[in-house]
Parts: sequence; structure tokens; C-alpha cells
Amino acid sequence: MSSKPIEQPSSTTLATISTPADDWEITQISPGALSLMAEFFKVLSEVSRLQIACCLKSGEKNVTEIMEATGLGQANVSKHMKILTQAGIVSREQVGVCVYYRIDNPILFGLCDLVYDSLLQQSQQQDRQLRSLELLRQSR
Amino acid sequence: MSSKPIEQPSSTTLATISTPADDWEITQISPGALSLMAEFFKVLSEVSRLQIACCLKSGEKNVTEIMEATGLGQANVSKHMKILTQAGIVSREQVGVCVYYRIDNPILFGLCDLVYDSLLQQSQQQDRQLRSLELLRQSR
DNA sequence: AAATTATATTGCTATATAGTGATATAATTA
DNA sequence: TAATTATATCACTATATAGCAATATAATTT
Repeated sequence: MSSKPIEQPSSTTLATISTPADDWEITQISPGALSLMAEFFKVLSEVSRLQIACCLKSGEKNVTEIMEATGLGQANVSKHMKILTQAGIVSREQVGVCVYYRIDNPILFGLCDLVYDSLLQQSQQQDRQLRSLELLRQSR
Repeated sequence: MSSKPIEQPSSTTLATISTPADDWEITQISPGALSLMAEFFKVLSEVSRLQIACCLKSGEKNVTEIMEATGLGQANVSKHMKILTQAGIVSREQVGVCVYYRIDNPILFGLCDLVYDSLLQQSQQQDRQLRSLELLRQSR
């Protein structure tokens, strides 16, 4: 993603150049480390993959079962499973002709819980703000 | 992202069609809800935005300061701030000509902690696996 | 008001990838 | 071996978006 041609002459160089040691912060994190994190989040940023993860929460499934549970196409599921596997979120086990996948990283659901709480909180806040507009209504 | 033309005739319909009420699972989640979650993860799936979030961890900054801290271009930072703000991760406050942004959703760092632990764990596992190859070495 | 500074927006290009159909590969059975 | 089934891979299209340059907008100062 992106195309950053010239930008980012290696963040260390950058920090050295742009911040002359004054407001240097220990919080500076290497872009490489952040890339790993961004990459992980990207895996979870597709509805299809979240669907797949959800349908695996109740137990392992093979590709065909995942297709049925999610309505996704075969090639598509296969590609997603590769991505999920490489991210360490799911593990693969071949049994005869079938390949069974299962959740291998329970942290996934911890993440979803956090995001869920966050979304819920935002939604409730928006709701309160909207309700305050009630005062503008004409009738009764 | 994506182009799903015909696939996904609304997951409710889908569930009704593909799973004849037998293996129906309560875990079935509406794609709409999953979209919200995916959207949130997508915001965090860009290195530049993670950089921005990190550099705001120590306190609020205006756009220019963010540019200096991250090395990103002005238009680019501005666009990212809009995305982060809309996601409720960051809040905006204008002071004179400057616009100051600050972390508005501390959950962000909780997420990063979880992912960090997960990545660390994977890395250590890979390390152990690699070390087991030591046995294949010739010398000694 | 004109000039200056800080931020936002617009139009653009390049790139990444979700989904698809066709085909390849692999395991199982006849 | 041939046929069948399950999964993976390939080639392709369509779409989304990161980053950039140029421009617009808004607040401040002269």
C-alpha cells in the first residue's frame, strides 16, 4: 500500500535531521516495527476475513464449510486462508483431501472485544449528542 | 476495497439459503457490524497513521509538529488526521491558526499492546523452530 | 486591505488487493 | 489408470487509497 517515493529517508536519519536532539522522544519507534503492527491490523481490516474468523470461533472448519458459512467463493476463501495463516491467526491441518482451519491466535477476539467496546462507546456518545437536539423540536 | 458484484446477497438471506437451519450458529454476525470493525482496523493498518498516533502519545501536537515528527508531507498528514478524527481515535482543537490533535481513544494503545504481545510470541516461536535446525549443522 | 502562516482540499498517479473464472495440484475412490 | 473431490494457484479486472503538487481556505499580523 502507498508509494512513498522520496519521503521517509529512514526515520532515524529523519529524526536526526528534523529534531535537533531537543524534543527527541524515546517514544520514537522504528517504521519497521510499526510495519509489522500495521500488517497485522491490515489482515483484520477486511470484512471477509473477519467473517471467516467468526465462523471459526465455534470450532475448526474445512474450506468448503467456510465457503458455506460465509458465502464466499472458493478461490477467494483459499486466498484469505493463506493470509490468515501467514499472519498466525489461523492454523492449517490437512486430513485426507480436506484442509481444516482453526483459530490459532485467541488474541484476535481480545482485539475484537476492545474495538467493540470502543465502537459502542462512540455510538452511545453520538446518540446522546443527537438526543440533545430534541430541544430543537417544535411539537410538545 | 474489493468489488464483490454478486456475492453476498445479504448474509441473512445467505444464511437462510446455504444453511437450512441445521447448523445455524448464534455466532452469525451481520456483515454490517463486521464492516464497522473492519473499518476501524483499516484505520490502524497504515504505518503512517500508526506513526502519527505514536508521536501523539506524549501529548497533543499541531499539524506542523506532526509533519516534523513523522516526516510526512502536509497534505498527507492532513488527510490522515481527517481519517483518524473520523474514526474517533484523535480529537481536533483549533487554536488560532494552528490545529492541535490529541489522542482521544486510549483503547488504541491497548490494541497495540495486544498485537505487540502476539507478534512477540510468534517471533519467539519462529526463533525456537529455527534453533532446532541447529542439529543439521556440520561443524563440531 | 495585503501579506503571511497554517491547514484543508482537489486532481492526479502509482500501487495494492478483493473477487472471479480457469486451471493446476493432490488425495481418494472406482 | 481414470474419475472424482477438495484445495491452491494464476491471470485478470475493478476499486480503493497513499502520497504528491497545486490550490483553496482561514486566522493572524503588518
